[in-house]
Amino acid sequence: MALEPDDLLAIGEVSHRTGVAVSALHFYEQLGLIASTRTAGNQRRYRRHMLRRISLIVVAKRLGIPLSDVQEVFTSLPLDHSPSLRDWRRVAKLWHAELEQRRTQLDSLQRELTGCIGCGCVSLKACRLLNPEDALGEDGPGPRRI
Amino acid sequence: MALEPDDLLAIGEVSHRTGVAVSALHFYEQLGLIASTRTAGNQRRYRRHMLRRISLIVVAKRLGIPLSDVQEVFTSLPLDHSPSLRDWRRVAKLWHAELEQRRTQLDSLQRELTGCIGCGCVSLKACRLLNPEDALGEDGPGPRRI
DNA sequence: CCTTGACCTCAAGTTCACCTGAGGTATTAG
DNA sequence: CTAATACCTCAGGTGAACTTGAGGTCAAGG
Repeated sequence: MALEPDDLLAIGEVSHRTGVAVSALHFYEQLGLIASTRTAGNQRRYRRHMLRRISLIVVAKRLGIPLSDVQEVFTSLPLDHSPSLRDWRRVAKLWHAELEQRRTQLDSLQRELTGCIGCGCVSLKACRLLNPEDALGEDGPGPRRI
Repeated sequence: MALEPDDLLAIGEVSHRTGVAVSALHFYEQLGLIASTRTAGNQRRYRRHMLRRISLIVVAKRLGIPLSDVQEVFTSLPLDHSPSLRDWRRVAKLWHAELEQRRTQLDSLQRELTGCIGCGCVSLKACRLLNPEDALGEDGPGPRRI
């Protein structure tokens, strides 16, 4: 079957392995998130390390991280060859804060829902729930006080 | 300043406190995510417990949970009066699984990035990183093997 | 009373993250 | 060689989540 030079994957193969649609892969390539070489007949061939990149994109998306952020982080990764340990370390560092923030927000939300419910206060008017703005730790658009 | 009946907030006030734009509040109302009473002059007035609802919407969004999911969960909450302990408990239950899933994915991503980097394997070809599809635990579109 | 800023509705526009379809080329099993 | 897939490009469409703008109303200070 595969008369391919070695470990180069066709786009359909990549799609099956990652669960990402072919059209999405085209799209990610347009954005520069992934890259491929071409056969003589202009078909894309992917190196195996792209699978990892794509999986990261998928998970990031699931966590509500926009592709533009992924793109930013990926600029420090080489497109042409498998990233080195040093490369990944850099990515890890860049995302650590972001991921920690997500985790904190997850915790807030869960504490809001379960923690406080378990804390015994009968009325939700008690507790610190009266001022959700500081309880939930806004950070994005952020509430401005005037 | 506030000659308001009591604890009713104007939309601008709500916008400031939650950091959510007025236009977005209109939009959320259209979707039925939030509700307001009107003054004689047709202006919206919000009860204080809406702030909590709105904050939940904000955090959920941040975590990549679509508004349709929020909507679904909110159907069990009363729009006209402050939700009871029982109401919140129901919401908490509904979201628990979802939030746990998010947490798991966060963990996967972080392990992928930092855990394995710290594990001492020099080449990323070693380790289980060779097959990112099972390492990252796909669950949505999911990779199908043929 | 009058002005200013906050508010209203409704329609249309925007951004993101893709998907769909048309029309054509590549690759490979038989 | 041929037929069945798989792949290509490019244009336009889709759905979610809003934002913007036009054209007007409401509320409160001076």
